[in-house]
Amino acid sequence: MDSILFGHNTEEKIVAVHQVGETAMRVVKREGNSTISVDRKFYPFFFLNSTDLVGGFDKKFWTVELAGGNYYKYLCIFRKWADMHSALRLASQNFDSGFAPSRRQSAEPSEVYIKLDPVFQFLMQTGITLFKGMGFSDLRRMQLDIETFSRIGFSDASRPEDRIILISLSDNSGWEHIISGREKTETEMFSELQTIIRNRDPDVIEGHNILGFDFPYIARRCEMNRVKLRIGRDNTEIKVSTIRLAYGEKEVERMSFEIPGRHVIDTLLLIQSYDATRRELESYGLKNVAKHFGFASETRTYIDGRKISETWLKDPDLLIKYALDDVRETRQLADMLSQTRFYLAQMLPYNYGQIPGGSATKIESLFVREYLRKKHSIPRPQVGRQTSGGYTDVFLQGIAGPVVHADVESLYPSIMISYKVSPATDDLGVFQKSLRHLTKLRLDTKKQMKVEGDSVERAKLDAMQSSLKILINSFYGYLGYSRGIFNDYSAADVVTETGQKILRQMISQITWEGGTLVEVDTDGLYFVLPSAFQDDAGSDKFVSSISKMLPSGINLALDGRYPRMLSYKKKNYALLENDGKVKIRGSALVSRSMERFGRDFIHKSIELILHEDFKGIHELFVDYNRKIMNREFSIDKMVHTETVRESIEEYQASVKSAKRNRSASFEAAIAAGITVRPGGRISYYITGSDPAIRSFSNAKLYDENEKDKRDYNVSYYVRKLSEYAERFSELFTPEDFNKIFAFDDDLLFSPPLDGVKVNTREVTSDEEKVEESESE
DNA sequence: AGCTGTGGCAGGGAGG
DNA sequence: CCTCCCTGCCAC
Repeated sequence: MDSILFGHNTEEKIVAVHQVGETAMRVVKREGNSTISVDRKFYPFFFLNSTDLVGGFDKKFWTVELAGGNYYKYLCIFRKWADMHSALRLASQNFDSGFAPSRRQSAEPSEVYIKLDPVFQFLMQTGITLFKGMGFSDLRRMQLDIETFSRIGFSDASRPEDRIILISLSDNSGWEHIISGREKTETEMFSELQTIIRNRDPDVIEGHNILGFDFPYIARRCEMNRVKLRIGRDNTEIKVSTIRLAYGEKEVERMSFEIPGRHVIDTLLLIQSYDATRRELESYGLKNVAKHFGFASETRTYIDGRKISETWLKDPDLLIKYALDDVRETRQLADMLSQTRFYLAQMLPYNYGQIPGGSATKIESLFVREYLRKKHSIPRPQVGRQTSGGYTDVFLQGIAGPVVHADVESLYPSIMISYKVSPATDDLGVFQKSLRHLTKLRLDTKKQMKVEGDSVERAKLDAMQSSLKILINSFYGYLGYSRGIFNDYSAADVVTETGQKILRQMISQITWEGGTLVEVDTDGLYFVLPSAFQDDAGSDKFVSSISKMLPSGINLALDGRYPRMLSYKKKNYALLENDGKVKIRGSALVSRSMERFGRDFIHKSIELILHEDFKGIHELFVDYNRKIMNREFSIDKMVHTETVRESIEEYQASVKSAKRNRSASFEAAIAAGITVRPGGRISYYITGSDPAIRSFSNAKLYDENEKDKRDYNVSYYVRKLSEYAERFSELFTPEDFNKIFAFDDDLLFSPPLDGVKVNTREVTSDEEKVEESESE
């Protein structure tokens, strides 16, 4: 019984919650009875029922109902019986007689919060009691099959001409259907939708932005037509509700959807999390994604989003074809991206459609489930901050090669296992136990994958091992997570500091053996091998000799060999691969926010530098200058895209209070009169002809650009090009740099570039800087 | 309602 | 000019 629950085990989950509930009821009923014995088996749990105890200070408050009632907003878990009794006593003193629920409105919200919640007051005063609040939804989540939330984001559903409903439904056999509303009333269309879903009885309903578009749309139209959509598995109605959320001081409305018995998968969310680490995609629109992954059909129908209603009236068959293509692409996207999630659903106490986005939340659910199962109290999060991170350094700037890349396999998880790092509050040792278990499971799965002959089975195993990887990699971050129940900042520091020590040890070892370091970052090193080890066999031998010096459980592995490397700055470099491809890393060299012309320029320049084609760079620079001046670049090459974190109102407030400066992106959005959501992307370019223009006063939204009008500010972009060229100034002597990046239109009079070379030089590493300052 | 971490580069506005 | 500060993006 000491093992941790892994694997899908619905029964166990429900039992755990029910037992907790019964215990709580028993405790509450016996309050005042002094004969209750301390029994670890019946660990004291305490429920109270109230609304908006947290995060709703600007709203009405109701007193809590202590006895009776069948549902509970918060679950408090006490460490000692005595603590709970104190809380109950305190509660009874402050409550109306008989614990009868009564309404009280707040005057001073934060005070009322304390006043009206004696239990929380007790917890805060004593600081001894450890607690974790669990929302009502947490309890329900463990018992209900499905619960779906969504962001609101669709305002057009009230237009009378919108009569099209498109939905993609799929189950394990793969299935597509389009509902067409031609010659039908909208009520009839909903009835058809209902029949289809009932007949097909899908486990899963998939859609691209289905939570942001399709469901809000359907909900709105159903409401307008007074139609009830009974698509739950037990023919219950789809439950749509509006939730008011408190974001700091503002109130935001969101829609929530619940289809009992079914899982809803939004492929937009899948692709967002897929791209969060990879950053390959320009946009998350279905069409762009399908093209990117190469499953967009050549005969695919494309229709401008704004012309959907119009097309439906004029050429409904065309629209149906378009919709069917949408469905097919969604299906493929879901197939590709949902596997990992599917296996996570078998490990975590969440349903398939309900897996949280954040990785810390995922592993915490494992911990909490195990503590609940063992009926053990749960700690309060630590207050504080992690103070250290990974060690990064650069030793050589310029060109080096051939270069090898070696990295420590799973550095932080390995450290946590080898050095037995775990949160101080983890009484049950769940952290170490789950980390070890998951790591072993992953290694076993990978082993199994290698010998598996069947490709479908292999893909399944791959999805499983990558699900496990997600969990394993979250353990370290969780330690430093401010809201993690089991967080432990000093444990996080131990992990990073040990990592630094190991990296420094490898650096001095490699240097000692005659290697030349180029760049290191956290768990990996780029270096030139000593001349005796330059071949394939030699590099393996060298890396494993370094690995042998490391503490047990920490392994260095050869990750790649590159003919050449361009080292720019920390976390910024480029690699020439054996097949001639160039890999570029770092925000100074690749960034999605850069104008496309700038990105292209840097990319091409790096390629040419790696091949030491300086004449080529010069020609490139002259060519780009000319193209900007002659407006040969189309407007999409000059567009700068930014993701904004604030709304326009927040931005304007910050500017007013001088907390931040004006920014071109917001000013462009304001000028165009569009609304911006936090997380939204703004694309703009600079117009006008003033060379000294402040960009925020002449920014124009890309969407406001009339077809192909190249009204960009030439002098601004010429300057911008020079700034990009400036990136390379540290790689050459000033004389050479000026020769290469001279703007002479006539190539015949180009300066002679024969003697030019990359000025590769040693950089004073942070390590040496420390030594210098110590010797002073 | 849900939220993993630190380190590093660059641009741009404001103000000295 | 320079520095400071804020924001955004990226590496690991």
